[in-house]
Amino acid sequence: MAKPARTSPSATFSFDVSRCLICSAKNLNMCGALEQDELAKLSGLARCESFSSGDVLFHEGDPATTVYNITDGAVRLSTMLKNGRRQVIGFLFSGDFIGFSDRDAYPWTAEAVRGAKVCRFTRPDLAKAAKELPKIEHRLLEMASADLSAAQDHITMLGQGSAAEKLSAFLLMLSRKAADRGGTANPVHLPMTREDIADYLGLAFETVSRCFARLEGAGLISVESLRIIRITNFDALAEFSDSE
Amino acid sequence: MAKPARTSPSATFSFDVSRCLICSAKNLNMCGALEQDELAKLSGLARCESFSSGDVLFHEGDPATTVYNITDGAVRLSTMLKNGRRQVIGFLFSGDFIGFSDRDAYPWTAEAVRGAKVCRFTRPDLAKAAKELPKIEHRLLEMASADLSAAQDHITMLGQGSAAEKLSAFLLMLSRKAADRGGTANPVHLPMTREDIADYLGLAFETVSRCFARLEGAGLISVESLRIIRITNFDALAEFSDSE
DNA sequence: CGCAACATTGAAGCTTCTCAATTAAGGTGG
DNA sequence: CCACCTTAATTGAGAAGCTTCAATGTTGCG
Repeated sequence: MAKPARTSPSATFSFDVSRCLICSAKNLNMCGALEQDELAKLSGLARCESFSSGDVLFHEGDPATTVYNITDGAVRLSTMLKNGRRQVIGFLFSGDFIGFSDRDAYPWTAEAVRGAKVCRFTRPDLAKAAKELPKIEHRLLEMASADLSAAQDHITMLGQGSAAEKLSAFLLMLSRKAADRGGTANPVHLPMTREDIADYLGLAFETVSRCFARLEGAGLISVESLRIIRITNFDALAEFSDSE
Repeated sequence: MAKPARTSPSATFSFDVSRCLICSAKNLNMCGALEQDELAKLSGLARCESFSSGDVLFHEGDPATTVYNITDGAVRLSTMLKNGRRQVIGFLFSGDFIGFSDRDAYPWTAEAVRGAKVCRFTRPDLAKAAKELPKIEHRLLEMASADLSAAQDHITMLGQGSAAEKLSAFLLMLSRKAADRGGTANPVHLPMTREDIADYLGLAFETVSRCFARLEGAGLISVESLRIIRITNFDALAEFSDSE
């Protein structure tokens, strides 16, 4: 119990929540969506923490001892490849959950994008809470399921279409995610850099920049500032992105 | 209980296995990896079925009533996009599990690649079995976790490197998966067409063809027949694929 | 044996990447 | 508060790689 749980099948709980998955699910804020009494129990276990731009929550390969729930800001998950290139696996926002796969080490690096606040739980604490509150494990499973859907959407975004189509799909996704967590859907806020977007979409950052210009020229978006994009023609943008 | 379970939180089980995820996990064959007594209970629920090349197990959007475990052959998961292009999400092999996300409809189409045998369960049957056998839900969660890892590997494969690097990574993945399920790692068997591979890697099928030729010319592989590729220099191929 | 689907190969064109220079934004210290 | 410096973003030109279109070759099945 004191020792970090291993992946052996002799775990004491039928479902060890500490083995939860990376979660970027919408509307599943552990600190927000649970009932009052559940929230009370959880908040006793959580420790809040702030990160500023570029700060590392954990590195790829670090022992996966902690589970994070983002309460403000954005976090970038990425892996570095031997050839020096970087693949951004996802962007997580307020309400999203960062856990880990069934491995003992984090499979990617998590860094704050322009500042982030999180509340963190230790694996044993969360496992104990889940034992008392079955709803938690249920929610974690829902999140895992949502993550898988998100990953498959990402695959489709990467595999299909031109650079501009990928970027369109990306903007629409950010817009939808912002709306899902109660924010505003239309002027899309981009906390990440062009290079972050490029590494997410498998493009060069110059290409991302050029595509913003082209989409603006086509009257689909308006680049109001570096980090604020207004979608001026939602339907046309969706039609253009054309994926799914 | 007779009605198909919905995604409401008022489910009768703390964890409804019928809401399991698409599973391409290795070494987690439900019909093979469980204990004898568990296997006995499960086999009573399973109904075996054979599909021949190109047969559709289910279509994208069909109600997700059935869960499949592949016992022989290979299955291709894919989605069609509005622009007519196709994204192959994954290839599943003997021992792999095809379920569904927490949606009521399958999010992709599953088709047999050159023949496949499966054993199928209904969602209610599987939920009932899981109630009696907690190990099953545990295994399903492991599979979901493995699926997420696989999806993230796919993302990296799609986002990074040249066409030849992607193809190298793909060959190494097939080799590893074959070894994982007890097969032979080196002459890699490709049940799928060049076009299937292309749609998996986000390339044109002509590019796949050309890359096979180039990898062969570079002495990394030997194309022994259309569907049998011998890796002649494992280390060099791994070094070249360079991902992760 | 012959047809149909699959695969290879070639050439042209286009998108994206790379390299490079310039401009804009953000943060720090005077 | 402004000047400066650093980082981020834009834009241009050339090169590389991939895709498309087209023709040919191969495999496998009825």
